[in-house]
Amino acid sequence: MSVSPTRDRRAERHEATRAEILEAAWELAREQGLSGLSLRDLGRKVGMRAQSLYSYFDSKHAIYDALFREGYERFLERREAFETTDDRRADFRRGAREFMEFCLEDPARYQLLFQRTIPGFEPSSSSYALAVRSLDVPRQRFRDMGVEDPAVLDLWTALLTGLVDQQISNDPGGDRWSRLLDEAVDMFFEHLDKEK
Amino acid sequence: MSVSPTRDRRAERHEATRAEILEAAWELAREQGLSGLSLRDLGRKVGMRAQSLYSYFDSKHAIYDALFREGYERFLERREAFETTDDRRADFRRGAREFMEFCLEDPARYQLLFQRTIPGFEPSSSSYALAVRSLDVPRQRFRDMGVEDPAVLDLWTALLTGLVDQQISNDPGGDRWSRLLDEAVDMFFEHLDKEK
DNA sequence: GTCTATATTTGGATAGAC
DNA sequence: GTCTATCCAAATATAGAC
Repeated sequence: MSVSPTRDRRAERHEATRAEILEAAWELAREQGLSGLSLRDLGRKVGMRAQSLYSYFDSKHAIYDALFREGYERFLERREAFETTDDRRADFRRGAREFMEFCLEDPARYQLLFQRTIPGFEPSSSSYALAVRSLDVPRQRFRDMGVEDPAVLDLWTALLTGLVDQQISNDPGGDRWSRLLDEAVDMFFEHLDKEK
Repeated sequence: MSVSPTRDRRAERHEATRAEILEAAWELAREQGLSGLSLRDLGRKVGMRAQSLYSYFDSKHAIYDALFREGYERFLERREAFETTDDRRADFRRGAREFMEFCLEDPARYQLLFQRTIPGFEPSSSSYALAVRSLDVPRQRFRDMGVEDPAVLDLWTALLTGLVDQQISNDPGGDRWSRLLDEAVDMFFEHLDKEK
């Protein structure tokens, strides 16, 4: 009788190739834009025909969804690795800087995760759940400061994404808007202090 | 001998059809996204074959450029119709509201004019000049208030587009972010006062 | 699991008749 | 100025051999 091994080498290889495909997809998205991604190019990049990709993903849509999920997983990892201190104000400032760096280091990823401008793509509900979770951390931190009003969090996200957006749209690779971050954070907290 | 008429009815008709095509293009862009625009659909919408559109525009690119120009013309018209008062602060508040309304009343137009996310499209230099001009008005108004630092204008645009962006991306058709505008403007000017 | 072959669709663009 | 006919390219996706 045959003995089934504890490791499934075939499944491991499959998973590794899948990851390789996704990594190549990120590279292509960075090079020629998220919507410029094509299965032909992607296949060529990993050394196979476009058709062979269907052994790993059901459709192009499924690839976008996997990228979306992976992007949020990386985002959450980084957010959860964030170490808080006693100085909550300083934590917010540092958190904002890290958020901005995360966005600017890969504009294609920013577009996929935060802008939803890719035509016809909707993340699956399980992937979308990650996106929802990603706001739990700042929401909790505002609570820790005694701020319960959800509008404060909304204003905060608008301020940060506004800077990121202008930076990407109007000065890609530069720092015309990103260098305004500290001032923007000051402005925000001055306002918050005044409200209380 | 033939007498040349002062009106060129053929040219007028040509111009009218051109305008009709652009209007149809805006509608399609609103319906299925800016990048979803196709010459086939556009032709069908105005009652002709896609190929016939080439009598009016050299390429699809030229259509995008005409839309870009038209969008900024409408934007500038509205900005120039803006009536100022003695209360500059109130003028900024009203101007911000009008800007936001302009953006939200047509997200596809917002994407074309302010986000540059349409793959491979660059406006012609003459069209782009309109975009540059559009910042002259707020720049001058800040000067009128004694503010010369260009970073102030950049922070201002980031604040407004951040609200617009979040509104369009995460609550289309709603007011979750647009209703925060007055508070955001207050926050901005509180900060400006403190700087001086 | 990857390939060849192929289907199917869709898109932008040109040539030439009328 | 609009049409028919056509081209060409690119894209997603399926079937079946190996």
